[in-house]
Amino acid sequence: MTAGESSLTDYPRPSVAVDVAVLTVRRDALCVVVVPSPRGRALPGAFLHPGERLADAAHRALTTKAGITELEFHQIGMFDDPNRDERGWVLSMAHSSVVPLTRLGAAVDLVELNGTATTEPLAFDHEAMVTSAVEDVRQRYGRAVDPSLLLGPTFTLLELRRLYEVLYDKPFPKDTFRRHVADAVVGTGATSTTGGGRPAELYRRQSGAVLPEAASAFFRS
Amino acid sequence: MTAGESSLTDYPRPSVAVDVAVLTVRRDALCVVVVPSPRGRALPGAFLHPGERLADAAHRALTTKAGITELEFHQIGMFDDPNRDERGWVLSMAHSSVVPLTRLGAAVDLVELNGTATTEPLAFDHEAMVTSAVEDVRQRYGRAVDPSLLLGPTFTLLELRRLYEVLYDKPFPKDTFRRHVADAVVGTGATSTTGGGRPAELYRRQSGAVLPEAASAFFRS
DNA sequence: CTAATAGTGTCTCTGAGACACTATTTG
DNA sequence: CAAATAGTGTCTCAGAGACACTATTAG
Repeated sequence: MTAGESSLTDYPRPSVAVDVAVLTVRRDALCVVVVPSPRGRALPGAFLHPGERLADAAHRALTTKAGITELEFHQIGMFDDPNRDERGWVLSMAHSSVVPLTRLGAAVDLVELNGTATTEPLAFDHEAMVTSAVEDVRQRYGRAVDPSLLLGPTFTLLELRRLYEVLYDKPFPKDTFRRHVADAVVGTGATSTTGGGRPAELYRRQSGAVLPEAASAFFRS
Repeated sequence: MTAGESSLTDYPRPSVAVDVAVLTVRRDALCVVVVPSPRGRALPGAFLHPGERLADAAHRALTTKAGITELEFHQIGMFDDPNRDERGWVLSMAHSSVVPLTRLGAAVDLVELNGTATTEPLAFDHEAMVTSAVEDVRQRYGRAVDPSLLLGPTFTLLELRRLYEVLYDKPFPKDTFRRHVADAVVGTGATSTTGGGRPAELYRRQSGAVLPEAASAFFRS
């Protein structure tokens, strides 16, 4: 870029940070991980270190701030309002991540969501980041069956449907839901013992399976 | 973010740049605007100035490098390989934009695309940016009828279909195409004089119209 | 008239969505 | 047995896609 422009040292440079909206499901409610900050609860974040990639900084933020390791995230967008941080000029790349509750330490603090919004204010522009993160997760879950492994390696279709109902904040009829995801999962012979009623078969994700376009439209109805 | 971490001045900061893939259509071929650079042809770009927003820097890059004004762009993603620019540590936010050929000065240099790839190499990681830009444009054109106004305020359905065939790099049957976009355009009474055959009616975009999910799937077939 | 292009009636087939039925467990 | 949940046969209706027909111009 910028061929022939001023050299790299001519201008003050911004600090570049990463923030990660880690989403999870607790008691049938979508939640986001928050950490304490001087300005109130905030998403875990970190400044980009020299030579570091954004993904590595995001990883570092999660490890040091929330004790979360080995998880995937996606770029949501750069938040670049020059006044978004009173401490100075700080750009922040927002990331989204999804992780099962069991992978989070018991000490992690969660804020519940209502649809795509948080139920309480967050610091900086982090509420907007969370909203974008939920949209991103919905898109990803519309293309594949639970790609972030919120459920374990195997699951019943009821568990899968309940998960999608939480993520999309709306109910789905069981038979239509089943037929939309049927080609992207494969039944193990095993069954789940739920207690009441006929045991449900356990399914696993079909590797490489992509949900049809219609499934994504169905989830959004 | 980053509450309680080191202060803002502890670390060296990266330079932050913007690059813009300006797409247009010339003689039924999708093209991207390039400018000369020491490393070969590159996308127009600029370094982010203090207090500036990324969108403003992108705007400035287009004005000063390519003489293009008043156009919209979208964030594609941050390219953050520490070694992507030999001059130093430079992050770049890639943007996509679409503009009719008539809005570009005659002096602007274009490189044709073949599908989502350039037909010749570009500097830095700009080829990847172009590919992402085309994907982004396809998504946006799948949600609305020519939202970037590549065609004028009115157009025939043949012109519209030809445009979509260029963008998606595939032919569309005329009747099915028509029915997919029919609810998102509205006929003016006027007709276009093409020369041969029955004159085609001129349509305009229906304000606020959104293409159905099925249309997007159809374009991708 | 023919040639050329625009636009549409209509058929078929797929598949989404809904209803209700069957299947398999516990108590 | 009844109750509860899992899974499916099947009907209906909407609509995508294709074919062919009609419509409107030029020459």
